[in-house]
Amino acid sequence: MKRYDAVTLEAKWQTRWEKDRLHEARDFDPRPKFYFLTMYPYPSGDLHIGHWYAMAPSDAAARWRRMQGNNVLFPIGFDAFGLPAENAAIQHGIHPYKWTMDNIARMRRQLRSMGAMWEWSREVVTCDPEYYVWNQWFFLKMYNRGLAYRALAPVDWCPKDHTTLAREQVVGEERVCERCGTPVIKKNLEQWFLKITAYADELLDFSGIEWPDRVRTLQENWIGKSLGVEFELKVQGHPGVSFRVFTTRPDTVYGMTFAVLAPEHPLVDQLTTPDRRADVEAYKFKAARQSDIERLSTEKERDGVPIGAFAINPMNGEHAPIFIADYVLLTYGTGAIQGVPAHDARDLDFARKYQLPIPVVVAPPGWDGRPLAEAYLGEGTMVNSGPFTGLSSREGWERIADYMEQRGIGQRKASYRLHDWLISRQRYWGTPIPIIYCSHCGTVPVPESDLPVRLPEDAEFLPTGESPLKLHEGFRRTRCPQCGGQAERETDTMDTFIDSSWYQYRYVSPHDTQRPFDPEVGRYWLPVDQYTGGVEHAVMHLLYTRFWTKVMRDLGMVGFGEPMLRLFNQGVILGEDGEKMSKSRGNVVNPDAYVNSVGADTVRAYLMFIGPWEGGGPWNSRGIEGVHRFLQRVWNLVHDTTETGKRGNGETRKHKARGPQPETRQSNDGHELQHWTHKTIKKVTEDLEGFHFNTAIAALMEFVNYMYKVKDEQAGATPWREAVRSLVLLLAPMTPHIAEELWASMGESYSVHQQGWPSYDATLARAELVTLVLQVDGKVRDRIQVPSGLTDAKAKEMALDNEKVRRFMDGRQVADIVVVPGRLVNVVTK
RNA sequence: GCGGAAGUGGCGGAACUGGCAGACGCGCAGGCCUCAGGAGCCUGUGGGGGCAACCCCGUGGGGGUUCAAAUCCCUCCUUCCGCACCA
Repeated sequence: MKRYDAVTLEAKWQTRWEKDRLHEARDFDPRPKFYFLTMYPYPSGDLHIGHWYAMAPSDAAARWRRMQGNNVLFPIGFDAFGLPAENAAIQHGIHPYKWTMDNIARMRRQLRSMGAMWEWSREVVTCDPEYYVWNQWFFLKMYNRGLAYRALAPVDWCPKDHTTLAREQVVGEERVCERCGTPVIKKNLEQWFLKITAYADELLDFSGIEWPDRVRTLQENWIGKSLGVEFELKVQGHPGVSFRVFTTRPDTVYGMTFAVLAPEHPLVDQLTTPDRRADVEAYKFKAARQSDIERLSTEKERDGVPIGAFAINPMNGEHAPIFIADYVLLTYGTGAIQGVPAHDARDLDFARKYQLPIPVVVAPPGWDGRPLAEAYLGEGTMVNSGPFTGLSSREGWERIADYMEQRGIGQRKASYRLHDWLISRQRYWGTPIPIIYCSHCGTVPVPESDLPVRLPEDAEFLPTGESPLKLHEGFRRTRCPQCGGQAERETDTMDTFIDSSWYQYRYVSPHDTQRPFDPEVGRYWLPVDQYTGGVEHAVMHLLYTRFWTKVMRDLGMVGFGEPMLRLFNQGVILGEDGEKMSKSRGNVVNPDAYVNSVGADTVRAYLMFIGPWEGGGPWNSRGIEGVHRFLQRVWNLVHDTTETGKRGNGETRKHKARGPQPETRQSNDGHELQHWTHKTIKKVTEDLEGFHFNTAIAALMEFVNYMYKVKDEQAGATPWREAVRSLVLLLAPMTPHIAEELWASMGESYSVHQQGWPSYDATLARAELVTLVLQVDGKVRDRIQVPSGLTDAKAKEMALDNEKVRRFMDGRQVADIVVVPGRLVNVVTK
């Protein structure tokens, strides 16, 4: 028998498939289209086992779709802009372009070894001007619609990477840079933003897409919508001066005993009285310094200082002292709040510290009129609230909101935690922002006809942290497109999440030079039917790409508002020690080593077998041997029974003496084998549909174990041939190379991957004999084999006749008999 | 603190809509084959009791619903993830 030499046969078939362009997706093909997309990799230089874990099951699912009769688009590309390339330039003097392209070349080879059905002719590389020109084009479209704007704002700055970051890229309690883990600091800078907040409400709507609840929840929390009322507080002794506060509790407005402005609030200077000036300045200085240092201070005591002015409660005209305090953030709501200590824990802390009154205005059920021990946040009956006294707080909320709206005091309003997307990066290796600053004309967009604004190739990469573009005179100095005078280019580049916000559209027609993609071809392929990738992108990439698609819809470029109909998040593969893989821990698994020993098919199948795909889990080098053993068994089984004259010798016949298992007893006519074939097809089909690769492979293992048991009596017969054919077809999506080789060795016509997915006969998939569980009072007492179509009456009869059932009934009367057809009979006694 | 997910053998995990707990694989044990094996094949493998047929217990803890609970409800514990002064 031929040896299973995975390494050789995998290389052979990969070459053949590529030569035959087997994986080409054809635009406008009449078969139903299926756009299957897996997140493109960053070209770090080495294909990690984590890439395999994300991509190999995706490939299996895409291949399965194709066998199901779909015209499948399964593209790949590289997320090629980003900091590591620039850092390599600074440290080793290699140009980012060269570093990136060398890595891509290396990763292409590694990716090919996976045997995936990617269509390389559609490859997209985002650092190619052919690609990033469209980033600039989109930017201009957004600029024209007011969706891209420049503003001075306190922004997050990573001191190690020397660049600003989007809020989404600052993570954890320590507020560290998502890329390098350095704590970020705040800086006031003029930066470019994209107005994602304009779509906040739409982004909360997930109807029409099947995304995991997990991602949905993360996005909802991130957007952080809360409904409330924004109303005006006039300032005593300052006619015409007022500020607005946002509250989700207008029902508590009668309990306001102070008001707080954020220390950076623009009215602070104007309202501060001379006697308070020194304290206020000192506090502002302290607050500014503190926000510049780490903000670990959740436990920190709440403090503030009065500014000497008083706000007038619009409901009852009472005067409330105005404070500044750093627990109020300028970046949320209006940067000012009403202080209602009885009904807000933070306000209560503050009021206690400064001995402010704490009147109760919403009485908890059964309240005895005494001061509350802690802030009461729940609903109750309104008290001390003028004409609203006596209403339920729920009702009072609405009535006070109505009152404020009628009198022009305030309006109902939604507030969001979501901020606009800061896209400026003070780095070289990204898309130049196509803007020119002219001393006469101001901010001028680069005309579309002048695109792309290319990155200069001769930039210098110095370890100073200064952006190379800023120091590049040839790039920076330019002419104003409007007046022709001397002008300067914007030297910041775009966040690389811009690239990934629309790459799925570029794959549709990756070489179109006239537009981001061909709308005709787009109408055929779009949107993405299935997207797969890690959950770490939940509030970054996955939120941005939804936003981008809605903008594209509003630009008339696509006829839908959601980029990906279904999303699946795979888990994370861990090191053998159960820890996250890292070089420093020394637990990194190198896929290439396994590919070169046991083959890509084994690595693929093992990663799918390890557990549910969404779960991830530790790598186990013994576990992979088990899967390799399985493929070896498949190989031997197919060869042993297809190579003529090799079966039925005395050696294999020996097993027969032991006697078949009960379920296989009557398998001589091949019926039982047929049943196994069909039930396995059913199981694998259903499992692949839901990405349950682990149980699909387990079912195939059971099938093979069964086939080994019966092969001496079955091999050569028609049901056997069907079983072997089905087995190979069912394996094809997951282990494409061995399936192709076995398919060829069976004399079937090339290619196994162009065959239809086997269908099953529901009747055959159902067993002829089923195990009926017999219970007495809910305890299993016996199991009997019965024909599958048994009537309930007959089942009852058989149960009552059963010797063990009778024994355990112990002479008691039958109270009830529960029958679950084909499964169990439970005899309940009195 | 708020929000989410999850707790099943020595390990990874399986179990449709409440109906045989532990499929499949790893590991372990015994056997066969072999000059040899860390290769291959076969058998066994949740815990406890029994010579055995068999019996009892068992899905994080406690309680409940039900003829029947890993699955549904209540409660507590643990772990992981996200957000965190968001007014």
